[in-house]
Amino acid sequence: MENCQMFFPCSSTGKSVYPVMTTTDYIANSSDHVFSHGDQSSSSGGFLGLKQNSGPNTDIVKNDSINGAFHGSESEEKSSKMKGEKKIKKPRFAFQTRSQVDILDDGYRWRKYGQKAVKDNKFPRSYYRCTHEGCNVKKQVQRLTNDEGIVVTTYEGMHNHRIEKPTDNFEHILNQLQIYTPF
DNA sequence: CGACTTTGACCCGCGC
DNA sequence: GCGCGGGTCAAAGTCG
Repeated sequence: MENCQMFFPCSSTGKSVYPVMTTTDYIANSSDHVFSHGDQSSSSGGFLGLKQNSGPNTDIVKNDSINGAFHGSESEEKSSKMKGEKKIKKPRFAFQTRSQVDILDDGYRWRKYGQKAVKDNKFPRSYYRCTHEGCNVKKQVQRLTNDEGIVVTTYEGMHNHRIEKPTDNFEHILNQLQIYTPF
């Protein structure tokens, strides 16, 4: 796979990359925050619908599962060698995009470190880690079975560095994401 | 040659 | 305890 670098902003390539809201519950089961968009407004540029003045269709869903209500597969610092240490749970943020490609170029550099088949999903889930030194951010990318046009991206952790390859509006989006994080 | 992907193995938590 | 599923590791392969 090449370094596809054109998915953001949405309009440049004719690919429809914009958020949709479909199976929010699906995400809610596995993540803490869900960012999605209420409607497929055909316009471009508003990636998650996270425009500054969020209109009525702009839903930034913030799950209440934060702070202790993590279920099942919540993220934890299980660096496999931290025996006695406390598990640190990082908040995760999931959002859906309608895209023909799986890898959204958000401006950071990611290294794929795993791929797993997921139960009840014909598409595999891919695991990526930020390659920036000292940055532990991970993300998972998965395509929905019932709508293969939708890619669910789950971010885990926050970057401790600047975006490396700024795209038009993703940095702004990230800034907004930080607003909704507890730290 | 460095950066990255692929992929099977391994580990761990959870439900039964 | 066992099996399953999710997440990670790491060696090998690929690519520019």
